[in-house]
Amino acid sequence: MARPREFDEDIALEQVMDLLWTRGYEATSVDDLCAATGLSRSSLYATFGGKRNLLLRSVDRYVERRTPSIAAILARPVPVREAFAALLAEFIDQIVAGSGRRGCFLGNCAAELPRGDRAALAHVRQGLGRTEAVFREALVQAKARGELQPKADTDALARFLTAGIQGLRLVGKVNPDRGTLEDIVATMLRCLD
Amino acid sequence: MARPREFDEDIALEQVMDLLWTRGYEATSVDDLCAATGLSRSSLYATFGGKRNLLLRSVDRYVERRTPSIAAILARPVPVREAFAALLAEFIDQIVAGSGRRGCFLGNCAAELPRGDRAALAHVRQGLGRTEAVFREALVQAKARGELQPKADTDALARFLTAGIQGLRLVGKVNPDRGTLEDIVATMLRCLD
DNA sequence: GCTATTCTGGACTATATAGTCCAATACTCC
DNA sequence: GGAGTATTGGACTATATAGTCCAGAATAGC
Repeated sequence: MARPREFDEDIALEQVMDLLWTRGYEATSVDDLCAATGLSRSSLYATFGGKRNLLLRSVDRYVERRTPSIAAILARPVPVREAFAALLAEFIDQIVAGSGRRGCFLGNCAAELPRGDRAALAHVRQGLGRTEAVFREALVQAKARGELQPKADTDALARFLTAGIQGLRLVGKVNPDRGTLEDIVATMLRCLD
Repeated sequence: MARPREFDEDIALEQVMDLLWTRGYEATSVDDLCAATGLSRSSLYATFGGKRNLLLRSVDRYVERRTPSIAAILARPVPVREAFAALLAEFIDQIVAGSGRRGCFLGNCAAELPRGDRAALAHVRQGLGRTEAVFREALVQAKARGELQPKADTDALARFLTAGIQGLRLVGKVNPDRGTLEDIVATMLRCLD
């Protein structure tokens, strides 16, 4: 042990994630990241090892933060359709209010990452997979409770909802109109009937 | 009149669009665009007026190219559900084959553009609106033919399908697995029943 | 062929960028 | 308090970038 860090690695990563989320990877410079975290270049490079590594870690961090908060909403003791309706309504609220106008970080990364960046795409894929798994779990339980049709394909539903939310949030970035988004959500939820 | 251009403006724009689509806006340099088009910087700047303008014009060009090809598929003399199934199947094929792995140019732009770039976002919004209008038109006609339920909300359906396709193509970029994509599409199409 | 006019190659500028490096610093353990 | 060690600030490098500029080239009209 010797001189201790003057910053909290977790907080710094949070700030990095936030900036990459808002501005995008390519449009964010290392100087920007230093400014956002208050770290010097040395500390940033020593701790995280460069811009690209920060992206990968930010993606993972986003997933770790986002998955439980989604799971919490779906764990409410209400019918699964209501639970998803609440989740989607929250997305709409955030988009309309402005805070959700930067889209989903995973979605932004998926769109911006070059096709050849397999490592980064794998992180994003894993993140989407985590969401999908949470959805599936909620759907399986709901099916066991008899809330879904017996022939309902919970795998397919989970995948559809995952993609649907990406579409919703993407459209919301460009067209943050409540009526439009509510149309999308209402139609989406009909798959649960 | 004097010295004529040595290149075709339309072809050059096409090549620009292609590169911006594949690589993204921020990751593409003006030198890259010169190389892709074969134009010198002078010609590029004189003709199009800089990188940002090229983006806006590329978005418009993409919409002009894409909308009719979608409309053509939906104009086939088959039930609207089959027509949409064919459209979505084509997207899946392109994704799985690889050519569709770069996503939708509009979607990529929506994701990458900063929230504050209102002009560019407006071009993207208009592009999505064109797709939505084509969808709506096909749905309205189908409804008149009695293919949809009398209470079907064609506006909402068109919006939902527009967003759903964005979600599908985004997910496809990260996870180009036919089974996953077919699950998404199958569930999506149920809104037309 | 001559001239006016537009186009083209590529040099040029000023700035931004990712990443490296080291001396100075601040702390812990003994 | 001394020695060892990890951290920090910030200078530094080499390269890339968006956009400007102009001299020379190529053409149409006469």
